[in-house]
Amino acid sequence: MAVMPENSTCLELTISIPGSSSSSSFPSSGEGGGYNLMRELDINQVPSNGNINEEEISIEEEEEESCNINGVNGGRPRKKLRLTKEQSFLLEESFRQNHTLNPKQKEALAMQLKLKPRQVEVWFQNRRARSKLKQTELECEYLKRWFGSLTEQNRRLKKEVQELRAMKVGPPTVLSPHSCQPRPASTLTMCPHCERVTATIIKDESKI
DNA sequence: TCGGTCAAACCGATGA
DNA sequence: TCATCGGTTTGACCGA
Repeated sequence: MAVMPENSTCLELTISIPGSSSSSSFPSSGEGGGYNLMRELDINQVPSNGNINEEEISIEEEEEESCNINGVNGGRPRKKLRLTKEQSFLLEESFRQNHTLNPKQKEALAMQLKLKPRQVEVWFQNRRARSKLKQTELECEYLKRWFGSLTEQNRRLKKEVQELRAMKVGPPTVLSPHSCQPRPASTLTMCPHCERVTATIIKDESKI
């Protein structure tokens, strides 16, 4: 799986890389950078050492359970779990290695994170979506810039064509040494397909 | 307080 | 049938 650097300013045309993503790395869990991390800390962390202790986990698990019981299926509004810094980090690390999980990996990761496999699955799902969105935004940005440069190039070429056409309308004339009649110094021809103008200099009238 | 943002969770469609 | 995806909903949070 190709990985594009987050701050890549590359303007190569090879922008369509299916499955590739800007794998953002921890601690910026996603697009928010430190902002998200701060939020995670605010929400989930006891203001001590920042590590997950057993109490927190058990509370989480309890809430999780109640969440599943009270969720949409239960008729009451679902309660939203906020992942801890640690959990986000491990998920990001795992995502960096692989954007999809097989059932065994999912199970293992869920166990490691003390989450439900379903939650890990959902997280990966959302993470893939965010990756894709970011990639699409990058491509969009690139296409905009490309469009801009093509527009500029088009403008220049049109101007050039205009100038060349003007030259053709009123070409400089020279007198023929034989007939003393005026004749064009050069002959301009335009390709009907690409509108490119080519000039043929007449050197010797006798050869015409 | 309110509007905006982010991300977890859900839902229905789809392909293997 | 199951995994995945795109789209949507919902809740937590932040800043004006």
